[in-house]
Amino acid sequence: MVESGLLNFFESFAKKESLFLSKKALQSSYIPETIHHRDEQVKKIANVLAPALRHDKPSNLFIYGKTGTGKTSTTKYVIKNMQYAAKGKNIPLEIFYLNCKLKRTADTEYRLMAQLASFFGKAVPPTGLPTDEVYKIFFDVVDKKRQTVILVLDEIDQLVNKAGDGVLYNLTRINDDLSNSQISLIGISNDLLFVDNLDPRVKSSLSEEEVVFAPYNALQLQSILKERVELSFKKGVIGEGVIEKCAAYSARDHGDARRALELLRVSGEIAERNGNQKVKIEHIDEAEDSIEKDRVFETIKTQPKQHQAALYSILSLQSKQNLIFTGEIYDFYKQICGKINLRPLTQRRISDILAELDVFGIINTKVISKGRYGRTREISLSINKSTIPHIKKILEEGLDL
DNA sequence: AGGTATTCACATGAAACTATTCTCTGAGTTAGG
DNA sequence: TAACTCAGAGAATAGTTTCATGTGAATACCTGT
Repeated sequence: MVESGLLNFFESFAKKESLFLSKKALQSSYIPETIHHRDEQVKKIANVLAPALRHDKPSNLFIYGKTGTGKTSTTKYVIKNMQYAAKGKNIPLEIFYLNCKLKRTADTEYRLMAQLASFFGKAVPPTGLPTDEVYKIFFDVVDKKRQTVILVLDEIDQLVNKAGDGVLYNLTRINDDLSNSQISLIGISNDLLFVDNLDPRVKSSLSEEEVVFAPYNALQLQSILKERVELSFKKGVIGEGVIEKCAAYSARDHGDARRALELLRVSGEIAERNGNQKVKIEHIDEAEDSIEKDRVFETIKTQPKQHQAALYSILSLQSKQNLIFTGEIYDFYKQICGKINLRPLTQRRISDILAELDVFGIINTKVISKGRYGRTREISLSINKSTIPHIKKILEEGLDL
């Protein structure tokens, strides 16, 4: 017995023409053939790194700029070309790109060194060894032959604020001990103030050279979008003013190209799902809404139970009063824990959890003083009111309330 | 009235602890010669 | 005697707890007018 409604759906779905050619060029990992509006930066990075092709040590380089300004793409682009050039001339050059933010990859000193060692073919167990042992393994394998190594550490601020700047200090000094090889560092960060909190020695050696990526303006975003549209959408699918609006949206908050592309992709998907032949401006609004919602639902779903319980407390209290304080949440939270048989954490910890939820953009917290009545966090929800029931349901499922 | 001191209810920091996952080492055991 | 097994020591890490210290302004308390 086949459900005819569903069958119809699948049939018409298959018949429906896709608006996309390929979504590859809309993904943030895509590296275009030519990088637009970043000539200056490309030139500068290339200039700094070029000595490697003559077996001289390139200066360390520090790159910063907000998210979605093309730091990573541009860097990868230069690297790719360099590797190609080096290969052609048989120059011993190794370039590694590492994203320090990826959990369980390179976010601690141990894991960073382990990753590096494994790049050189020495697998290191994920735990169990002393850190200096791993360091030594890396050192030995690098120094085995004469070569220039360039290390690109993306989101280097994440590494430092988890593991401290000792790692960088060691890495910048490693050249003194290496006899055959030489290592240069490229640090990429989207936190402009990040270098200021660094050990001065690390700071000066890491930022021998600097490159800054300014946000794209609306016009630049438009031209980037146009190029990607050619590659990813079928001809004539994009309606009047769509690109302009996407660009304007993203230029408004710090010129984030990644967001602009995502917006465009989701708009396309929505149009396609609705059976439209063209992507229209209305779809963009819908897309923005849906991206935001998905983000929130996703983060909430993946939170640990304790966080969910805390958030549930906030939602419950929020229906009664607009502003909530830490103490109230903690009391409510303890009740919930009793109900669902969860070991309650200390208030100290809940305080941190609230701060974390704030960072996720699920709640807004502000530390205020109520004078005689103490100091506390003033908490309000930063999510759309209409989604609250849905979120509550998600939480109730997660906590089996 | 104006100025100072208190006080509250947490925030914020640092260190220590716990549980888990994993390696390495060396003692004890087993099996084959 | 070589190979194997297995428990125990030692690491890294995430998530907490414990302990200690910090803090901003509404109130309480003075003080001199």
